[in-house]
Amino acid sequence: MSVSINSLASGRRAVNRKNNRDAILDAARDAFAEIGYSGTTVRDIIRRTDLASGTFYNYFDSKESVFNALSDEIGTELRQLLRDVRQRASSFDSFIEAMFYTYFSYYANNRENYMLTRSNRGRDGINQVMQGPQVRAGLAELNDDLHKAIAEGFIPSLDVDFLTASLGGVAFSILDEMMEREPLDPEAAAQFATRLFMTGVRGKNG
Amino acid sequence: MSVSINSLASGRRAVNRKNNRDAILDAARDAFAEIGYSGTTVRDIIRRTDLASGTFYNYFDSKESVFNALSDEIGTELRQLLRDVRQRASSFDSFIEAMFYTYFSYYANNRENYMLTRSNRGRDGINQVMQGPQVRAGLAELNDDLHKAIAEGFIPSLDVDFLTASLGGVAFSILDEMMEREPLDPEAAAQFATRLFMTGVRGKNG
Amino acid sequence: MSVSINSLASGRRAVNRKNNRDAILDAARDAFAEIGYSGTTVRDIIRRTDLASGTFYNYFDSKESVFNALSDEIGTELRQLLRDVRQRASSFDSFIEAMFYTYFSYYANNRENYMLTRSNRGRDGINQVMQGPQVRAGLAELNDDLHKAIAEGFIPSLDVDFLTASLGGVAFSILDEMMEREPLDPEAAAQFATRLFMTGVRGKNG
Amino acid sequence: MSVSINSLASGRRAVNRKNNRDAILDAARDAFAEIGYSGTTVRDIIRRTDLASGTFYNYFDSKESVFNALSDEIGTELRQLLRDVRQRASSFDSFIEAMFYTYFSYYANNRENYMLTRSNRGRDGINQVMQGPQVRAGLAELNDDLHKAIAEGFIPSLDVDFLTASLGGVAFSILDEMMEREPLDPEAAAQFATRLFMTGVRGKNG
DNA sequence: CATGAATGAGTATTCATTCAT
DNA sequence: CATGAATGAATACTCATTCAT
Repeated sequence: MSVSINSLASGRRAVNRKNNRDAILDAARDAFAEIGYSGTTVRDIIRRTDLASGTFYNYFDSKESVFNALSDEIGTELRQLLRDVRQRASSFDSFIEAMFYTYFSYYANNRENYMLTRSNRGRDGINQVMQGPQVRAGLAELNDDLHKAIAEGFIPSLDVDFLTASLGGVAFSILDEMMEREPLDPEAAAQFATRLFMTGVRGKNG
Repeated sequence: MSVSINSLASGRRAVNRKNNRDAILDAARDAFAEIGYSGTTVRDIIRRTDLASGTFYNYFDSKESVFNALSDEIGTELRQLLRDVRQRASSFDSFIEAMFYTYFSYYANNRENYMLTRSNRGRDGINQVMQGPQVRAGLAELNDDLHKAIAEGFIPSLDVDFLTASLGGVAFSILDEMMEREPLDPEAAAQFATRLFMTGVRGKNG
Repeated sequence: MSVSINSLASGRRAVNRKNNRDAILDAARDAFAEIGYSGTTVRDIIRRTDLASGTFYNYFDSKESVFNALSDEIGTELRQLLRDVRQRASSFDSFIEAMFYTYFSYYANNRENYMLTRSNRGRDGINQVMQGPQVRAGLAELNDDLHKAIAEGFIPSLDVDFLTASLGGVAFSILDEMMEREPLDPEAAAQFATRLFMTGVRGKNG
Repeated sequence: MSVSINSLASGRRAVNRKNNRDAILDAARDAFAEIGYSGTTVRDIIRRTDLASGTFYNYFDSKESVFNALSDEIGTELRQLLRDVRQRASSFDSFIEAMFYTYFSYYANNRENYMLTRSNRGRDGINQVMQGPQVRAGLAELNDDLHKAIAEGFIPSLDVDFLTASLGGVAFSILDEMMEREPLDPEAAAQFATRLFMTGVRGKNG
């Protein structure tokens, strides 16, 4: 029976389908977003594909490794987007706002990835968001940017590590709040975050 | 065998003046902090006590219920501390600073609880920090305070839900950064957080 | 707290209440009838009394032993009732009918005991109904009666063990059917059983 | 280690030409017959096979589901046998006798199934014998037959539900008695049961 | 005798992973 | 490479029973 199903599917596969690795990644994204990391079983993932459970291990070593691959994928995408922003920014203010906007927009347009991130933020013993080579690298770049901003006099000489952390913290917390609202308004969220970050609660334009 | 163990144990128990429930809570705090929620088994908890596995279930219904009891304990302590702060605050600025300071100090002095919180922040599908009746209530009180602060003209009329989220986000992220430093300096962290929150990166005293 | 409850209860107990053994038996009857033997836990039983779990073991050795005590109680009651019937019977026909009637009436008037018997008829490895010293003795008496009936020419010389078994089998199966009907009519059931047993399906008065 | 075990096992399996499902069913039949339903653990079952514990769950959902499968198997076999009897019967008397004979013979030739049925007759809250879709259906067919027998004037107009119950009751009780005798004599048992059922204890041929 | 907290052996079930086909 | 049945270690939780008070 499963043979016939596979036969049918493989027709489509030949032309249309992503390769098995991508199919597994997609299925895993769904599963993790829906059930959370520890609730998800490899069977949950494989059930969302046409594949057999053994095939999973032809592409990934373990449940953890798919998860890391997904995190990396998201991290890489976001990092690239933020890198583009950085190159285009004409002022520090617009750089910050563009960064927030990019970040919020990304998740607004990829709710699946938001769920994945959120459901698993800080899964056991790990601050997920702060983790993963790509995210780590992205934060390092941000850290550099802030150092440069200080060197170039755009902002006062603050504790850069605290500052980096704060930027991340504000981004996460406002993202969560934004994602609960209807309709999603990444622009408003970015404006709020930017204003708060730049001028604080007493900021002129408050 | 069980006799000798019990004799020894009851001796120690008598000395420690700890009842079993507390022993289990302490063991669970250790285990969760070290291994994380989902990695921790009931056996891991009970192994850190003198008790038998069945005894666990005389005090708690499940692994989840111990975890919730711990979360509640921390939430209640923090909430009470913050409530005291609130009552003593003479200005909005000092209120915010005292709140950050209290929060950072609490975890600086209870690293175990920090590990517990951090290791399990946002365990599957749940933003743990934002959760639990006590924490929820604490955040609601903060939300009220911010509403009042606006009503009384201390701060401009901002989106209070975004603001509450931001306060939490800044607190978490700076807490994480602070806890990695040596020596722990909750005062410096509180000053940074307060300044950022009040005046932003361009704040006068930056 | 439990002390005060017990204090209140012990007042009633002194004058009014059955002793603890009876209280446990009653509770067990309820529990077994409702949940069945293997589903019932000692806690289920003890929860239906004012007593503590340890007290159970002052009166019974195990769950099984309470069950046996209950079975024995029912067996003894039934055996005594049937013995009375036997003494009063004026003819074989009336003896059989009176026996069926007594048996059906007993359970009609003690549905709890019926449930107990039925829920546990033949529990693991044991044909419960055929078991227990009292029941065994009762069946032995019946066996004797049938032997005598043959010796005295009331009935033909049949295989008495088969006959005893059949009497029991008809009694059980008609009891089950009767207990499902509304209203309970032990007399009709006894008439049916007697006629079938005496004259078969082709019996004159069918 | 598991390798060598597997090698040995697959050899034997190959020889036996039994698939795992059947191996589990056989093991379960043994275990239930020997230890009874509630006494039997899944481990008891799996220990009687070459399989690993997890394999059990590839074929059955639970202990209950194997038990039901076995009951169904027996019920189906018996029902088919009785259906054949019914078709061949030339008179009501011979129909009844053939039915009893078939029933007694079946268990005489399948003592394992008898033990299974007997050990679990009426397990908790359930009159096992009267239960299970196949048995239920078989009894319904019997009920129909008795209705027809009345309609066609073979037997008087008796309470058919009582009659069905009685037939079952007599069959069970005589089966139990027969199975304790040596040698097994299903024919004698069937003759006795038939005579009793047809003409009662006072029957001509008694 | 009464208590009820403590005990810990015991059970069903899950699931990541392997491997013969 | 794909398959999916087999594996068996691991875990949460139950419950009859004990025993110090």
